[in-house]
This record gives sequence, structure tokens and C-alpha cells, in this order.
Amino acid sequence: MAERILIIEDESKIARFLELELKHEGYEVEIAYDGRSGLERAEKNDIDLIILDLMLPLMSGIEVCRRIRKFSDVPIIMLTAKDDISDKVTGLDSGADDYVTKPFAIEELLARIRVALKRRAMSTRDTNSETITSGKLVLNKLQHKVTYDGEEVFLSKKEYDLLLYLMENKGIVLDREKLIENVWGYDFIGDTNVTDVYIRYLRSKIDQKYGVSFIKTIRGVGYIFEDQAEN
Amino acid sequence: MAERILIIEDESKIARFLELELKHEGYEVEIAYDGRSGLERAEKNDIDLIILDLMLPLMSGIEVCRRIRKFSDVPIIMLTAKDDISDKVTGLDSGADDYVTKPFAIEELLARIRVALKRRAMSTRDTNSETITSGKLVLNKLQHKVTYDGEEVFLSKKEYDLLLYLMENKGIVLDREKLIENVWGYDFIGDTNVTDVYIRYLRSKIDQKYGVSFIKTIRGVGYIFEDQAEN
DNA sequence: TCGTTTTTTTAAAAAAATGTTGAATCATCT
DNA sequence: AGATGATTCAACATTTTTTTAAAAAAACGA
Repeated sequence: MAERILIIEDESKIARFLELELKHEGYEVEIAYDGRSGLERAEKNDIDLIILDLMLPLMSGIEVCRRIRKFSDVPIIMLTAKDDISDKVTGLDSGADDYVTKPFAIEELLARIRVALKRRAMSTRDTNSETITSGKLVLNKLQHKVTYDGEEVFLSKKEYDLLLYLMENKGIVLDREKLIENVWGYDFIGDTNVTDVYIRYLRSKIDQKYGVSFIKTIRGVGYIFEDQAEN
Repeated sequence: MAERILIIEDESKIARFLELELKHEGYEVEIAYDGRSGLERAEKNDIDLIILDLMLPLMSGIEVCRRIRKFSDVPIIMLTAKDDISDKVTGLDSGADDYVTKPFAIEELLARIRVALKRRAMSTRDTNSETITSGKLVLNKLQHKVTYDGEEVFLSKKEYDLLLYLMENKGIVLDREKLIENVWGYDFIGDTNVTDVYIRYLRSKIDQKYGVSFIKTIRGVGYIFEDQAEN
């Protein structure tokens, strides 16, 4: 499974060059040409490393970096055209793992990529494997906690259990019977709309509050949790 | 509890300059003036970060780096005088975390040091250290003592054991069963709320007394010890 | 569009979990 | 044995969560 690298870079010449080189090294490559779309792409959270230009249209590299850090520890390598130390410093302090100054030698960048990926591979085995992410929404099983954009979302146990089950099965429609069985743990007698009520609680605490829509209704069937960034 | 930084650098002017700057930032600093003695010093394994010159007498920086990596994951930042890419690349691939090209701006180096230390702090789940710290709260295993802001907190044995277990697993939710098993050392029969009571004791001696909240309740699950600074 | 079905929303009752307290028990030291 | 402090237990108070039920709204099919 090749590592997937996201390049966020507005100069298409550089982006293209990087793409070729990285593909040649066996990485999968995706490109975003401005800060905002780069951030959006990153929110799908299936990227292994990000190469991020400091100077970007729509949203600066620093800002992109800062926002990504709210939901992800993905390694970020900054590219900076200037030789301005203060930029480098803010870049690093805003959460980047490393940076490379343009013009750069591709070999150096490749070495830094290897280091960053290796480091992540070493540290990944503890806390991060216990987390389910969808865009800015992060569910941490160890902490039994959910955050959106870094801000804690306070959920009751059932709410948490339900969200966990939904996120573990994201992209799959779950009918009420399945939800009851797996979250409540028993077959209900008669009809209760307890699932509906809890779906509502989750929506009001997440979807409504943050203006997103993770939980969709499939009429006549049940509910489905969908990744935000995928739409 | 300053971080200890080892400088391995033969040019005494640079070494001295670094020493001053780093001490000014509040780090503890040690210096070795050649590769071999630097390696020896590192073997004591009580260093938090190493600044390693590439060109050294007796043993090259690359070699020092490679050997240190055999027994330690301590962050290593390489200093290289040359602007030779191949050196940088070998440096990174030989296990260094980062490098800085001479002449360097001290601010840049400081930023990289901060990043490296922060990264290490995140991945270090210290289990074998003799002291566990969270903000102003310090638990010393050797002395079997707890202090808050330097002031001793008097705990009974069970209180201490419980706090120790909580702090060893900070950031992780622990249910009552786990607490009973690990602190009391037996499986309980029926239900007693002895854990609840002890949590209360700890809270009254720490959380309430100092107006903090280390121990949080996860309703329906258990308790969690959280770093004050986090979140 | 209208009637029907399904889902969403609301509110209040019921249940469950946790916090608090004081007294009983246990261990240790003198 | 008695004093002291630590630990456990049990009962009650408080808080929070869960469930229920029913009205309102929305979606759907004829």
C-alpha cells in the first residue's frame, strides 16, 4: 500500500514536477491548488503526508497548517520561497513538522519525506489507532471523547455509543433494528422511537451546531453516517 | 525540570554561542567537543535532544548519529556547514530528525528544537520514569510523594495508588472494574462504590483544594485523568 | 393536491449513575 | 488493649441520562 501524499501548491509547474518525482518514488499523489481546497481534501483524513506551500491563494499555508492540526497529526512539510526566518519559525510553531526552502533539491525533499513517514510509522501504534475521524469530527475511543475542529463535543454514553457505531459503519445504511441491536443491545418490544430521538440529539450537538450533515436519513430504511468531505 | 540538550560541536565559538542561547531559553546544556566523547555522553541516555555537528574530529556526525540510533530515539538535529545536499540526505537517512545549515539564525534553530521536543513529548508515554508530572502536579514514585506547586499533598496509600494508576494512564478512560483490578487487586463481587469514594478523596485533596480538575467523570464508563494544559 | 406514512421535535416521567456522608471495620503502633 | 488513622460499606441526595409518548412537520404516493 503506497503512501498517499497531498501537495498543496499553487504554482502548477512545481506541483507537476513534484507529482512526477513522487510518483516515480512510488507514492500516490494528489494535488490541491489553493489553501481552501487543500484543507478540504485533507479533511477526508486519508492522507499520509502533506507538502504545503506557504504562499497560497485563498488561505495561507500557516492557516491551513493550523487548521489541519486541529483534527490530524499527519506529517506536514512546508515549502517556502522566501528565505525569511520568521516565516519558517511561524511555520514550524504552527504545527508543521519540517520545511524546505525553494528552490530545493528533490533529493533533500525526498529524504525529509522518508524521515517524516518513518517517524509517523513508529509513533502511530499507540494513541492514533484508537481514533475514528471524519473531516473535523474526531472520535477518540481511549479518551471516550469527541471533538469537532478541536472543540469538545459533550455526549452522553448512549449518544457516544450511537455515534461510535455510526462512524464505525460510515457509508453504510443502518436500519433501526440494527441500531437497537448494536447500541442498545436488545431487541425492542413494540415500537419505540428511541433511535430517532438519539439521532436527533446527535444532530443537534454536531450537525446543527456546526452546520454540517454527517447523519443522513434514508427514508423507509434508517440512517447513514457520511464523510463530509466526500460530497 | 528543564530539558537537557547535548551539543556535539568542535568549533568552540559556535558551541559557546549555542550554550548561551539555549540556557537563555531555559534549557540545560552540555557540550562535547568531538564525536567520540559526544557518543559516550549520549550513552548515559539522560539527554532530551542532541545538536550534532556533521563535521567532527574522531568520529563523523553521521557515524555518531547512526550509533546513537542503535540505542536511543532521542531527537537529533544536525548542523551542517556545507550546503551540500548529499550530506543533508545522508544525515537524515542516517537517523537524524532534522538539520540546520550553517550559518543559521538562532530563532530557526530554537523553533526546530521546540518542534522536536514537542513531538517527542507527545509520543513519550513515560512508564519507567520515576516521576509523573501534569502541570503543577508531580508524583514522585521513588519518594512516594505527591506535590502540587511544590507543596506536599498528603495521601493515604490507596489514594496514592489510585492517583498513580490514573496518572500512568492519563488521557485514557478507566472503568471501575479496571481501577479495582489494578489498584485494589481483586475482582469485586456485587457492587461497592469504593472507587467513587476514593476518587472523591483525591478530588477534595487536589482538584478542590487547588481549583483545578484533573479527574473527570465519564458517566456510564468511569474516570479519566486529564492534563490540565491539554484541551 | 390530499391523505397517509414516516420522521422530527418536544416535554415530561422514569431510571440510572454518581456524589456525599457518617458510621463500621480493619490495621498498625505504642 | 487502646488510640489513631485508613479503608470499606451502605444509605441517601443529587445530577444526568434514558425512555416514553404524543404532537408537529416533512416526505411520499396516488
